[in-house]
Amino acid sequence: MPQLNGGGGDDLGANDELISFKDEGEQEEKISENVSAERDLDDVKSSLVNESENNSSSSDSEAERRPRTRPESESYEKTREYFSEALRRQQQDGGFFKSPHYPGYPFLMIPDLTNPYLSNGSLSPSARTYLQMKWPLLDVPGSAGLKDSRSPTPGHLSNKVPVVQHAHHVHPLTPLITYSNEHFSPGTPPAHLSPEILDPKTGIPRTPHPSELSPYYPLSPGAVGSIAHPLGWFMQQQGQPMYSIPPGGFRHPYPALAMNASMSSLVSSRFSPHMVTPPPHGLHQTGIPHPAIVSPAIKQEPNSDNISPSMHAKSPVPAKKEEEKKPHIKKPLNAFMLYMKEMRAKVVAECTLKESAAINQILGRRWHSLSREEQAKYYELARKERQLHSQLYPGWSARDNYGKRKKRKRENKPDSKPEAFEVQC
DNA sequence: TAGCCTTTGAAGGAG
DNA sequence: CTCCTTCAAAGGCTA
Repeated sequence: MPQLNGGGGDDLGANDELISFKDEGEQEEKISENVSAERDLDDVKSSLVNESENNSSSSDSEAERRPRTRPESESYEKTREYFSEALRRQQQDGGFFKSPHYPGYPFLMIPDLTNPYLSNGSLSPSARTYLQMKWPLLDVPGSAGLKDSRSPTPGHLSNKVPVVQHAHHVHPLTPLITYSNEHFSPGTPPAHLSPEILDPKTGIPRTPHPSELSPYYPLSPGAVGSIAHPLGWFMQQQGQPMYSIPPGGFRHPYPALAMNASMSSLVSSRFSPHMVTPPPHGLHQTGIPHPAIVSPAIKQEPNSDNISPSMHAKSPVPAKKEEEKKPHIKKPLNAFMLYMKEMRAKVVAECTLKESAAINQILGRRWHSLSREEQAKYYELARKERQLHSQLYPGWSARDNYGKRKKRKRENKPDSKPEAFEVQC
């Protein structure tokens, strides 16, 4: 198992983790991949749990199960090269995320964006895609290469299944986007946006980055009906509030964003006046809702009752009540979880499997079949996730969420689990 | 309707 | 330091 060098030093630790991961057995898997993959496939077909899938998915899945031979790999490499070039240029200007236009939140990870995993020191395309999706404010250069600035329409963002995509716009890791399309669902592409943006620092007009013209943050009042769209990604992940706003806004211990000057400026200048509407449920105006905050109460009682007193006044609140009002801050996703989110839809489409348990088995295998570099992308993303999370919620501990779920009764796995039962696709 | 299943990884506590 | 436990996502299934 890959072990990170402790959560604290989240810099280059993942490198070791990858190495150790591969050194501890995956190497073999890599070497004999072709052989094992095919053997695997045979197993797969013979032991499919859901028989209804057999007819529909075998050929597709075969191609899918060979990451390095899949058809998209070519375009992937091309895209990468293209990105690399764009990235090199931008790096010379001071790094990807040094964009002065979006100070704050997304750039908490700036210093680490020289990805130790990637040979060219740049964020991988998928990473950029992810960041673009997750942090639309990011000036992610990758999207410059990826997106056609002439047609900013995120057509590929508007469908769960990547069917309606412009072929030449298809990112190799499009599923990441399409899978999380709901963030941007209400979006109308801001094709009418001003083609020129003034650099707030230099005042020099410059060509807007496609990501800045992104549909996620239309600056024109006519382009968006409500705040839901521009902040949609904050609020939703995969059509559900992966990172939703707590009923009373941010709770006390995690005002990091609001306290962050750059963040405030981001909100006030970048989003106002159209973008920042009065908080519907007492959300602090300066509070950037991070997706990790989840409150079940928001659905139940969306009125003022849920407004945490701690959000408005510094008046002491009974510990119990404070506890109740505490929004649930989720753990940051690890590399595999990120991979799952991206690939699940694809696997589901290929296998027509529905059960997540089965899907996850497949995903687990595919995860192991990924190349080191491919995994590195996700480790890097996860690392940034954690970094961002820790910045957003400095006092948060994974322990905080302990006990939120009910007991997990399963103590020991039934060791007699036969291989044949493994779900395959 | 709450919890299980299933995967990997991160984190924290215990020894 | 190692081991163990819990949780993160997801959605069908089950009691």
